Amino acid sequence: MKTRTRFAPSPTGYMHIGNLRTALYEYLIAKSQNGDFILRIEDTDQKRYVEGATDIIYATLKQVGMLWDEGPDIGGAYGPYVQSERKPIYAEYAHKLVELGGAHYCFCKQDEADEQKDEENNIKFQDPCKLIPLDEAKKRIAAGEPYVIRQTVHKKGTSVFHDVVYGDIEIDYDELDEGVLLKSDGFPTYNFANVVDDHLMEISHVVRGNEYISSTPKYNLIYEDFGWTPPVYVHVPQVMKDAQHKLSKRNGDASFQDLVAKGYLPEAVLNYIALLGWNPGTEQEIFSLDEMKKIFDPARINKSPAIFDIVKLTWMNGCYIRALSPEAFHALALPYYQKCLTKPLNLAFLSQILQPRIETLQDIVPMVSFLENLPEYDVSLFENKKMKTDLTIAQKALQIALSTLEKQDAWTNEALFEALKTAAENQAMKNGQILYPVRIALSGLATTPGGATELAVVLGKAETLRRISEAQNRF
RNA sequence: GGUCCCAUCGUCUAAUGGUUAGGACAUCACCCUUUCACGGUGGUAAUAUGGGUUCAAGUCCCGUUGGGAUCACCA
Repeated sequence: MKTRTRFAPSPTGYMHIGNLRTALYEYLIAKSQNGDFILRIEDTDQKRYVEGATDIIYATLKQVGMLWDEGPDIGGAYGPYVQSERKPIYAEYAHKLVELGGAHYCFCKQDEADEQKDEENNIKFQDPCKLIPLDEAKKRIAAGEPYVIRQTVHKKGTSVFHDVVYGDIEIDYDELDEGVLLKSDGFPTYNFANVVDDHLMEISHVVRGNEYISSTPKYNLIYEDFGWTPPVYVHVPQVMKDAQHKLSKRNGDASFQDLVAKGYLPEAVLNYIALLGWNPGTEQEIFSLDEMKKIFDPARINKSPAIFDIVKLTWMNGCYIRALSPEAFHALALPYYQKCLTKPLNLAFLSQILQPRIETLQDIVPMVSFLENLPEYDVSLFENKKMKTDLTIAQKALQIALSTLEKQDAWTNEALFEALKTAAENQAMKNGQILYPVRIALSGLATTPGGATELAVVLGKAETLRRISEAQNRF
């Protein structure tokens, strides 16, 4: 049987990190076995539908390169791929399940189940409608009475199923809730739509959060009552914000698009979350999506929840930035330059010195804004023990640097460094005694991206000379 | 509360029942160096706990503790 997995988000807003990781594992299971990855939109809850949410789903998957083989936008042999468009299918199967004895019609008011629970101290809901004979129920329905279709748990004993991650899990049938399968508005619940769709779409592996473990026996019972074969189950642990709380938008936790907006590269985010709960069994940590396809093994997914560590993601993002070609990095950096730089600068060279120094693209702006406007600074900055400079030496250094650089034509880092080094030697000074004051003069900052001559290259000759003479006036 | 699940450095994790319990991030020190980075070297740091089984337990079993999930006409 062909491996087919599905990513089945409900369009309720942004794409959160745990969701994206589930999608990734689904994608990898399919693609590591030359299978198909299907996108299905689960919009059976009209109340929670958020406009534009499906577009975010499409955009995110495309951004990380996880292209689907079948889906609402591209179609496929098992469509439609939006659950609201499949409404008649669920009704048909739900009524069929009643005939098969796996479900029953229920006329209870919506809050009756809750009341019963509160009064009887949280015991399982006992649906009185189970006792209504089928033909009587059909008469009431024909008379227009509102109803839902509820699952009938007709088995006793222990249900056992196998999960790729968690192994064999046993749950007593008595624990199972007789949940609603078809709502009074005619839409199915997740519990039902999922089973019907996964079967009809021939999904071979169901990947989802481990919060579904306890209801899996209910789904298996539906498969059984229909005479269908259940899929392979891969329940994955939660992605946590800390030891107690899972990652969620309500707490303001980062979504995929938030991270991208914060200057993280989509590939880096994907790589990081792949390792959050999975490891390849080697010590390799940096993987492209294609590499992951080759080695992914769902049996190596962990059982315990993983805490999302932005610090490690930031490190990994730095690795991805450094691995970029200079051209690619420059293209990504350009929009950030445009936010804060207007003067004519050697931006290509700026990118060169910035690339190994930043971990997220957002680091760029605070690092380079001194190029636009020289910050206010105190002359005491020129004193530096390690560089063996004080105010007197700095004044001398700036004078030497100025006269040296005025004569300089070739404005490259190598040429400038050579020229200033030679000047230092001629004066029997240490390199740092010249270069440190020049760097301060050019930046007004104690730490800068790049050394004195590198900054000079970025600033250009005119601005470099201007800033050095301006520094001289400060003494 | 019932049921189910989980438990190795601060974090992500590795370890056919036999390893000085390994790696990565973070952290600290040092090296490199025109500051800061990058890069390099080294250090600190973990098997929650109590019992078993075994010649041998992070690994198997039971209890305890801690955490999570679930018990919707949400998914």
